[in-house]
Amino acid sequence: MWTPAQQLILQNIGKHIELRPDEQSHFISLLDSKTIPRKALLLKEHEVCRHSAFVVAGCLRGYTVDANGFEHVLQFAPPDWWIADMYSLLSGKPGQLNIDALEATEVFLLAKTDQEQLYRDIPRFERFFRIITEKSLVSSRQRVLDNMSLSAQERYDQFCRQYPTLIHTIPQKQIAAYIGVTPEFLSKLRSKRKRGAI
Amino acid sequence: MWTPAQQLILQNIGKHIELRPDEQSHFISLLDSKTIPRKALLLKEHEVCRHSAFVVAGCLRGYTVDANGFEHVLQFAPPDWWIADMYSLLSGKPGQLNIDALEATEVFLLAKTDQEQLYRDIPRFERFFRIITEKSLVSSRQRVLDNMSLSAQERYDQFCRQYPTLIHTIPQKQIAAYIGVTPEFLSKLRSKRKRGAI
DNA sequence: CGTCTATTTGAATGTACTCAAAAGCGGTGG
DNA sequence: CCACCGCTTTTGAGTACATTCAAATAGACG
Repeated sequence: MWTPAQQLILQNIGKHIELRPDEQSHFISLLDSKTIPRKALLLKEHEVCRHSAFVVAGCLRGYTVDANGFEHVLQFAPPDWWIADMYSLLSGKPGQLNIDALEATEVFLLAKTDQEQLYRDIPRFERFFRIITEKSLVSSRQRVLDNMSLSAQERYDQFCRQYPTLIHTIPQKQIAAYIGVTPEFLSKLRSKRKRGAI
Repeated sequence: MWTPAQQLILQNIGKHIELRPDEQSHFISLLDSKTIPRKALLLKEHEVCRHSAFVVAGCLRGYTVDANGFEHVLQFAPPDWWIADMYSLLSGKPGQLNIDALEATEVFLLAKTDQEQLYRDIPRFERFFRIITEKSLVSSRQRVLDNMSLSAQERYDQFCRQYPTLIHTIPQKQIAAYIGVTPEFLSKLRSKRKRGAI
């Protein structure tokens, strides 16, 4: 009946709400499947974000580029995660987020208009997106606190604990741009830590 | 019919959903009005948060205390704002957030259990809280980016622009604990800026 | 296999912190 | 209503964490 990719997203939804088979079919019919090659952009800054993306395989990265040309990573999206430029998606205005693929990545896209229609047709989806937004908010606020209260070393340790699988798949440079240090300094942190352990 | 405080919260809800008079009455009946004296705690760390609070007058502050005893402010809640320890409220586990009053503050409390019942009775409330959670997420993520890409001076300027009214009402020490610098350093930033302007 | 990018290492620099002390301000009680 | 006390803010000198710039090495992709 369903492909493995479709099973993955239905299970993701199923964590918070129950859908009847016909509702599942309807939801699946709204999705647009897409493959993003390594390093290709799914969303570019100053564009209007019109879809939510669900990652089936691969890994996406949401980041901004500051006035000095430095990249700052807001979010990594490995399989089973949702990603979008929430500001742009909600406001309908151009955003500052870039979303690209760290490796070849397969996603489902859900158009904003379809998402809004879904809220009206199946109000449980309103509940679903409320819940995952709440969870995102909790982790975003925790990140604000961590950035203020922890040293670079502690933020790196925290990242390793929080995303043990990502450490080996994404480039260190990207981890540095997530925890908020230069790649050079992260390298020094790691070598210091290693010498301490020996 | 309604007190000014009740009008304020109904208008706050009315920004995103429409309620019939009987629904308004029902909602109002769920609220618990409370006055928090200056410096008193509404929520203490390691407690379980069981309410969302809506500020009618005064100003609340949500903050944590780190391993070295330093306070970090996650949120200020002036009138017309909602505040809670989202992590604790959602998980039912003890949280790390303290919420206290910067001045004598009047709030409405909405119990978690009533909020959940409200979702079932009036699904539009699910929409309401989805929308304000989305907005909170957008601003929390923006704050993560600002903390990574802006200098202390720029974060202070940003704060002044974003909360022009708060600057004159909240102690500088608290603003420092919000933008992530020591009170001494914020004082130096301000004096530097002033000299530059002369 | 070659090129391009990521990572490592080192020295010099800068931004923000620590500690200390004085000055200013506000809230509370007499 | 004033005066005092405590907390906030200011100022300065010394320090530390993290950055910048530069160059060498390692690694990955086509």
